[in-house]
Amino acid sequence: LGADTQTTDPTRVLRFPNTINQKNQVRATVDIWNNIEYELSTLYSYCTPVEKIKKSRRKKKREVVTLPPAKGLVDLYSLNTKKKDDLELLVTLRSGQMVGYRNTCLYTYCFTIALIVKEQKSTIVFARQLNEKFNEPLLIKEVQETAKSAHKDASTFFKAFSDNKYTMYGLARDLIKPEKASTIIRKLDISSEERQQMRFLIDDVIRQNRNTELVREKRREAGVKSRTEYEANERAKTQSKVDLLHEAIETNPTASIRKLAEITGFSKSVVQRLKSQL
DNA sequence: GTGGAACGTACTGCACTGGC
DNA sequence: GCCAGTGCAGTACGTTCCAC
Repeated sequence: LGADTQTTDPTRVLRFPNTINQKNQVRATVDIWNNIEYELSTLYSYCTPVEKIKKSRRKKKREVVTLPPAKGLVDLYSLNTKKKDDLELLVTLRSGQMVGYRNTCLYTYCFTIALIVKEQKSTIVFARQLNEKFNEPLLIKEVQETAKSAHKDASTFFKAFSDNKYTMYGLARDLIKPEKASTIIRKLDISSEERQQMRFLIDDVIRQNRNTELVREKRREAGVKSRTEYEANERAKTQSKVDLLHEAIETNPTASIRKLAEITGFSKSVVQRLKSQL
């Protein structure tokens, strides 16, 4: 956003929009904006990792110790952010034509949002924003009720999740949990073309293909040659042996395979095979 | 002794799977 | 998402056996 990327002091990370960074003359811009207002305490509750200021005996130096957040919590935030983006993308891809899926979509969206922003008020704001993207929006009252219900369910889940040390194992069966990608795909009839553009709402085949592509990229980065290149190299090696054998035969036209093996230094079986390629 | 075929093995890249 | 394990396919090689 135009802020100084070298800044590591937490109190100087934020740069206000439209202000100019005197260091590099870059104007701070805004990529995302909404009208939600947050309490400082609320913002602090979103922050992960949690920071704890360690007081030093010396007045001037105060050390900031960063405590790593629970992995389960990080995963939850990460997955919910992707899920939220995918649901918004779905509405965009369908040009707002969500009749028949509006309530399901809105509830899932609100449940997801509630796990990110925590506050009921903010959840309702997000819900209304999504609803406005529908070609045939639901009534405001209906949106508010759905958002409140989803927020309540999400809060109950988060409390249990938190008490369970941020793991899903061992949670009560009747507890309403975040829906799996496959469930949302089924409920909202998300097509394979739509899934191709998603990050979270994807099926096993897409996940597998993306993983395969990722692993392949890593192999290339590690300097591993592609199968085609590898095989071409092997064939080139063989061809040079064939050439060597060809020369040996021209010099010794009557030599047997065993004799040619002695001359070239190849084994008998290698000469045998190379000869068939001449 | 010779040429050739069959078999097992090694190496490599790759795709896929399951556990964490 | 990461990683280890597994199996497959392509290529090459060595050993063994057999017919001539």
